[in-house]
Amino acid sequence: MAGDPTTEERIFDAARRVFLQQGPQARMQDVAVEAGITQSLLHYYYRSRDRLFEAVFRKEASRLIPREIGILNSDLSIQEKVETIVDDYLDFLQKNPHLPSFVAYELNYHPERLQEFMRSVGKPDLQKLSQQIESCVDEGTMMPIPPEQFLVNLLSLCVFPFIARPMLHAVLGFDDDAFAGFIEDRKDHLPSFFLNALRPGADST
Amino acid sequence: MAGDPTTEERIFDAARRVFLQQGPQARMQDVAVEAGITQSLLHYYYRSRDRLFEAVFRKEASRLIPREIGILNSDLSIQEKVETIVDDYLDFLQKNPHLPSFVAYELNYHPERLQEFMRSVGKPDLQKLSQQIESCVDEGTMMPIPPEQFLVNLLSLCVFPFIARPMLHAVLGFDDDAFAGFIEDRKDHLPSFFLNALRPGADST
DNA sequence: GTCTATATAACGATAGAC
DNA sequence: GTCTATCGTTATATAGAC
Repeated sequence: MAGDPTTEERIFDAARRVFLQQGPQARMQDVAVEAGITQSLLHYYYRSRDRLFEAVFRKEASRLIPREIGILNSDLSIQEKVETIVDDYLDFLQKNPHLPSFVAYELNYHPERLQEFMRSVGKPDLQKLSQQIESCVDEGTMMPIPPEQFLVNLLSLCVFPFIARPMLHAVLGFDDDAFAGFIEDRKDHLPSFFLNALRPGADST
Repeated sequence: MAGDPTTEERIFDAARRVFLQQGPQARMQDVAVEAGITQSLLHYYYRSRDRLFEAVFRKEASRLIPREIGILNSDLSIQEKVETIVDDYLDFLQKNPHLPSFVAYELNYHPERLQEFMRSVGKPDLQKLSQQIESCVDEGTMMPIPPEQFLVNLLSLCVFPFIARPMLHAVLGFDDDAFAGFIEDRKDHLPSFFLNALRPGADST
């Protein structure tokens, strides 16, 4: 299967590349050129720019979140979840570096897409996470932490570098290789950093 | 001082509000309405949309980073820096919640602004931070960590929730009050979380 | 300085031939 | 299905009166 892609598929793939690389305000003309066709053919397949964009957004937004929610809702231990999510997510983001900025822009400036976004993502099972944390706390192997803070901390540490990438290039003097190396280091660094943060037995005035 | 603002100031302030709230693609017409004047008067003061936008961007970008760099480069202890930065930054971001998205968008999709952005921000003194970390490690009060990872972790944990805010509303069911409370909790939570992560004496095979 | 009216350009969208 | 040619709308920008 997947022999010659249909024209519709070629358009969709071109649109994905263009919207992700140039940003959500990219023009139909750019998509047409990328797909090697004329602008009017875009309208033949997708009746309007909005429909084409929405198709791309749905697809991409649904790739950003659910994979990690699946891991989070699984039966792995907290430690395994952290290790698995960090490894899997950093890997995924390295292959899709523009995805977070793209989705973040759209959600921030077009809140009407929040509804469809909500449907595209399963919700994390906060109750389960909360219980898991609680039993670790009871065992004395973990500090108490609200599950929301747990989740946001983990996501922040994984995703933020990709959104702030140009800032890191400016402030830390990264080039593309340095950034790749930085993320590679992070795969080792983050799990122990994160799990360490939750270790019991400290006090910080 | 600061009696009646000049027309130019009123335009600039209106532009700030409009660009930050509506996003970088907001129209001149919106700015004109917000400032209570006509569109052509905008051009009288700022020759083009680009100049007006650039003025706003410079101003706003220069507010996002330098304040924390100042703290970072100061003579405070590591612990004091973390506590001060978290408290100051979360406070600042709560008062300017749209700033990170605005700057992130612009830097990601208009790399030509990176140059001017670099000039607007002082660089963090990584060497100093590195030495500070090293001496804590020697004292046995801290785990070793590359200064870049230190910095990015700290920024991620502070800034990311504001960029991902609509996602948090969708995934965690926040409303505005819940989000504000979440950030308020975070002021207590983050410093101990972060400093705990760097405490020595763990291993996380 | 500030307005009204208009020019200019860009982009999305449609019509119609092949 | 795919193209060329063109329309309609919107946004920036300018001209010129007051």
